[in-house]
Amino acid sequence: MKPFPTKDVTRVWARLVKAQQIVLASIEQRLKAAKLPPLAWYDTLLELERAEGRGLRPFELEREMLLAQYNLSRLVDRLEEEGYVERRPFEGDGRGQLIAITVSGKSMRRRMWAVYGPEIQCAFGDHLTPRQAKSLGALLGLLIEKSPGRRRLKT
Amino acid sequence: MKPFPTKDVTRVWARLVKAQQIVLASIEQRLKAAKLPPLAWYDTLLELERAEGRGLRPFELEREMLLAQYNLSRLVDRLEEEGYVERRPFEGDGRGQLIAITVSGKSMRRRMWAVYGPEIQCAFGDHLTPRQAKSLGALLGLLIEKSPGRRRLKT
DNA sequence: AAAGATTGATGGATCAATCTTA
DNA sequence: TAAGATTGATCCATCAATCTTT
Repeated sequence: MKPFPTKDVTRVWARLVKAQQIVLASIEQRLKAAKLPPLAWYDTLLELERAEGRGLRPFELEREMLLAQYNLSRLVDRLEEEGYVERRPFEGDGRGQLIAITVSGKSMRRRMWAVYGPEIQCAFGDHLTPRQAKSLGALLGLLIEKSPGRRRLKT
Repeated sequence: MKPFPTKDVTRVWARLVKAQQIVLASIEQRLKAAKLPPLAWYDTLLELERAEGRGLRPFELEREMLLAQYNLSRLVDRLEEEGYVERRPFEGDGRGQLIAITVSGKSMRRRMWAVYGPEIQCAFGDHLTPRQAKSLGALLGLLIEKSPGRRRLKT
């Protein structure tokens, strides 16, 4: 049995896509205008900075960020070429590695935040009261929590 | 002056991205598994079907869908190659054209909906009560309406 | 010159296959 | 054989330049 959504539910889904698109596009535009890397680099650097000390395994990063393995592999290539991250062998499992953020990577993340942060406020935060933001967060939380435990994106 | 967002606002923004990503990924997965085209094809075909009779100018489609011009041009190429849409000259302005959906295009849109619809319900609708859906729709509406009138994505 | 639309070149995303170690 | 990760080939997205008509 495959139940179809009501028109209302469909409309709300369409709005979710559109709202995200509008805000995301304005953020990417600002980053580009400031000659900074795309948002995916920020997300990666942030995850790595939060894991400071340890660094992260590629597959951990992959799951956290909902990226396919091959996709992440090449993203890390680019970040490494620019000197923002380092790959280190992982002691204890010869298959694995640890990705760690460099000093230069932390600096770039901060420079990106100087553009990203204000644009979140301008394109997103400014349109919601604190109450509305809280309410939106709770509703989105329902969609995220209930999602059937992060499956891998690749077979 | 560039005010930074509160941690709460930032967290809600992150959730918006993640919730959309999760649902979108599961939809694209289902379409692929059913050997159907990607969601962008559905969106395009739907817009064209809604405009039935007239057809749409590429720039109208572009604005409606928040796509860059060159991007749309090649998307239409692919749709035309598969016989799902037709390009016609636009009488009255030699620069323009009209894109119209074909019978085969309508049929494909229906086939896609048979997969897309149930997955919207399953990955999205099922996690919200009607009240919650309504509330979410209203909040997202705030973000969309207030967005500074759809700018072009290309210079 | 500006609007509507396309194209060549390039970079990123994706699929399938591969390599290494467990 | 499976897990962790990479690679080659291909497709799509993007930038900049172009073409045509207004």
